[in-house]
Amino acid sequence: MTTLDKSFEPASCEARLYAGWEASGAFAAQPDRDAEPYTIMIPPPNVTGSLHVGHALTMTLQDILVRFRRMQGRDVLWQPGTDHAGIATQMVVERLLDKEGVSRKELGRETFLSRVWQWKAESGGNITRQLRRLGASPDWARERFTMDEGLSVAVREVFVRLFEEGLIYQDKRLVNWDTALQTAISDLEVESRDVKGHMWYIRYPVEGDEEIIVATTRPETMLADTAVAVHPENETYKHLIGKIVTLPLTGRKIPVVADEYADPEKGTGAVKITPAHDFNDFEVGKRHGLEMPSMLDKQGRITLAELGEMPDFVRSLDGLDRFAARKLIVAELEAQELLVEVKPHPHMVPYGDRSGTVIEPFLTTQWYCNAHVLAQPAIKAVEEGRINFVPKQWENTFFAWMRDIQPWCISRQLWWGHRIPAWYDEAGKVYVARDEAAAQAQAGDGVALTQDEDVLDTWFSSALWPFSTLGWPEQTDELKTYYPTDTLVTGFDIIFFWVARMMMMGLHFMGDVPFRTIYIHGLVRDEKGQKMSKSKGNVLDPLTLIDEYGADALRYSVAAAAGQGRDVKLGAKIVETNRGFITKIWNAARFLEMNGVKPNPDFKPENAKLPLCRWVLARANEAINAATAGLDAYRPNDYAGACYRFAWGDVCDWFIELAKPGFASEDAAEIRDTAAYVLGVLLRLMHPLIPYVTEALWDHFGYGAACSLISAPWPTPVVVQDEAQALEATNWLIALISEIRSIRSEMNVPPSLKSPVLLQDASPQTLARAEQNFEAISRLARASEIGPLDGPVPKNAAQAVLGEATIILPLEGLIDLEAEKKRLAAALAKAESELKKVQAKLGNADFTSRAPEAILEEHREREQSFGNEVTRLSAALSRLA
RNA sequence: GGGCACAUAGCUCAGCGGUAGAGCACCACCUUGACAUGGUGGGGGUCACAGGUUCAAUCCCUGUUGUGCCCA
Repeated sequence: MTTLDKSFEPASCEARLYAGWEASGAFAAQPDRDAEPYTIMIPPPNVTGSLHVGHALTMTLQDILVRFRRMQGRDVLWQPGTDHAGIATQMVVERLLDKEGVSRKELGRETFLSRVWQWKAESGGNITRQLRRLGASPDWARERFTMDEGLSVAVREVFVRLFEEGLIYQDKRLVNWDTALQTAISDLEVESRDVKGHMWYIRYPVEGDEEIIVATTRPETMLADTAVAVHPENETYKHLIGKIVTLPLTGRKIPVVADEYADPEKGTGAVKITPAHDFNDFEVGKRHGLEMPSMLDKQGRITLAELGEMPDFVRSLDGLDRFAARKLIVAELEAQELLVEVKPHPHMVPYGDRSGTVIEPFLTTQWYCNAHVLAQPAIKAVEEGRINFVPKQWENTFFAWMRDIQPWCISRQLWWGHRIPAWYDEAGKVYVARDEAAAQAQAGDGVALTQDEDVLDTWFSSALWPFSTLGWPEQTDELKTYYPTDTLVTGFDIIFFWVARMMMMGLHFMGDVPFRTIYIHGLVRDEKGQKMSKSKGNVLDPLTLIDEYGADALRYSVAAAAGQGRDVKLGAKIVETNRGFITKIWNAARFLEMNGVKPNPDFKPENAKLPLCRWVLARANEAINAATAGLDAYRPNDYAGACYRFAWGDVCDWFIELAKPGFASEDAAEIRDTAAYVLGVLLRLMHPLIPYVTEALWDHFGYGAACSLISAPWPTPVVVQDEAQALEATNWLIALISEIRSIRSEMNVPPSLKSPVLLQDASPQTLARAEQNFEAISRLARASEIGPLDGPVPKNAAQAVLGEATIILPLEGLIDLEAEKKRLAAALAKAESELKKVQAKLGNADFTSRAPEAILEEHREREQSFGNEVTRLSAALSRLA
């Protein structure tokens, strides 16, 4: 065994260890093995994406879970893959084409798609390559892409079946139309932004020489107004209901209708109705049987096609952009003295989350999925606890959305994606089938068919991910073994986009939930808690952090900060600090190695005799329990904390320090064996969290074959002889050393000066412990000797109380008498105040009669121990007077 | 406007009926045989505010204020 380097160099070993794990087959699921499966489906990242800190968080948490379960002996499938991101990918490739000076349309559909596949082959693997840098351990051999042939079969199968069941249908209604991308998008892809807009008040003349003033934020849509609505109870306008308005600019005759949608409190209480350009107006239009002409085309330009005969002014607007048209229309209204006033009016305007342009409500025929029907079993599954959200409060968000779910518009006017398996004959009749031949069979020989031009929403295929990746609609062994999956790990931002839809599709087609637990984690923010964004310039690149500090430091940082329901604040400083922990472990191992520690397969922890060894084994038991409980409860911060406290607090600060003299004593063998055993526990315990450094040390010490820690068994608590007594003995020793250090530090006694430690009124057991541990006490508490106080208390000694005994440090001449008096007085005051509090409670009859016996007992003990402390501190203080 | 979180040491957070904690930062001391990427010690909190329940409230309940997120 070569000695360990002075420090851990992540860059020099991460790639090697990762390759070793992969080559060992540790990542691979083994459906043939007779082991309980544990499955996580990776939320497929966007194929155009590159690894950002959000991925680093979610993938680290998933990797921790799968490595943990793998070590517990489960047959782990962590299913990797990417989704085809219809809009995003098409945009990326179109931008490339732009540079070549060709457009998608010039290229044609087939050629364009081949260019997308070419792009995917060259650049689509970015994010999965980057995931490896993080140490993620999915089953790469099973990697899937939502546009793979198998997954595409699943998409067509689902579409056809839902169509046959009437759960997919075509409908003409308003959609959110992106005029830049020229496609429909779903409600979820629209973000409302606060905009400082205006409210225009426009005079509409009513028959009989009256007028009605309407208020609108979108004056240009008046070209397609087909009514004016007022509230039926609105006294101001009641008499106008049923009268005819001459719509300005167009001359169209439109009715005044009574509808409760017209809020008397808003604007003037009269509202223009444009059914083809507003979701609320559309409903009003349906209620009153109004015509629904459009006045905008797919690009958001004025079109006269559906408006009929129009005067010259309106004709002059043909083809003009909607915002330019607005200006001209307002100017014209003003010129005609029809504009009453303009008021600033902050309101919400819908924007496309991909294109960033204003979304138009647009009347078109699209394919819809009846989400309402599919949602019911999903709601029930959560209500009945067959699916659990962690943290639980996300259920509320889920229920609120699911109970009011709208029809899901699933068609997109794009080329990149799953083309809708629907064909039309010349009369426009639709045939939905698994392939063209089947459609032809339905239509009959010789009927000319053309396939629907549109593709499906990317989330439609993502919704099938938990079973399409396992081979569905084939009834594969994988499907039987791994469905339902165990845990879904994701951020709350895609509960509706993806999580809910997987539940709907999984329950409908598999008859069972797609996963049992949904672990929702927070968002990664910068050190100040600000959302990361390119415009703010506060984006952290996880790959840079890995290069600089190592993957382990990054993983530890995000996991330790991932409290339940909490956002993760991350900065380079934090990762740098946490790298110190990785280094600490490395150095502790290095020290043990220098002292001849190596794994001894014959060592039986239950035979350990030394109190220190039994103590550290007992602490290891506690750490194992705490770490395992943290992981079981999806509390990565608790898990990381348990590892940190055990590694740094117990092993480094105390076990190694107290063991130092032992390496040269007759107890050396047991100490070395215990140290090796405990290091082995520590490495296994921390492996899911910080896989690289632990594997490097595991291999170096020879706990197993190279790259075998990933497959090593998860540690379990061991039997420790007389565990309680072992804990007590070493805890006393630690307390003694801490007390002495505290006195010396506060009295400014230089460490170079050793002092005797005298114990007044110490029990024989205490004295024995003190003598047995003299070397350690000498090293750690700078004691020149330790023993019972023999004779009177030396003058002007420093003193402290520990249990039944008083610790006396004869430091005459070295201590500042006043400072020591002050210190003792403070300690006494503290003890007295605690004693008073306890006594007050015990003196309260209500307390003693109602509090449980265990609490009473605890209080009595505290009364005694504080009482003892008060007595001893008073005595100590009086000796200084 | 509706809903959900959150408010504990300078900062980040844990605790959640019975003795208020950690890490970082800060101050002081220490190059003691792995680690200065270190060690030791220390200061620092009426647990947002006001009521209520209870023998007992940071913890449970109600309200107020402030912050964040989601939906309209």
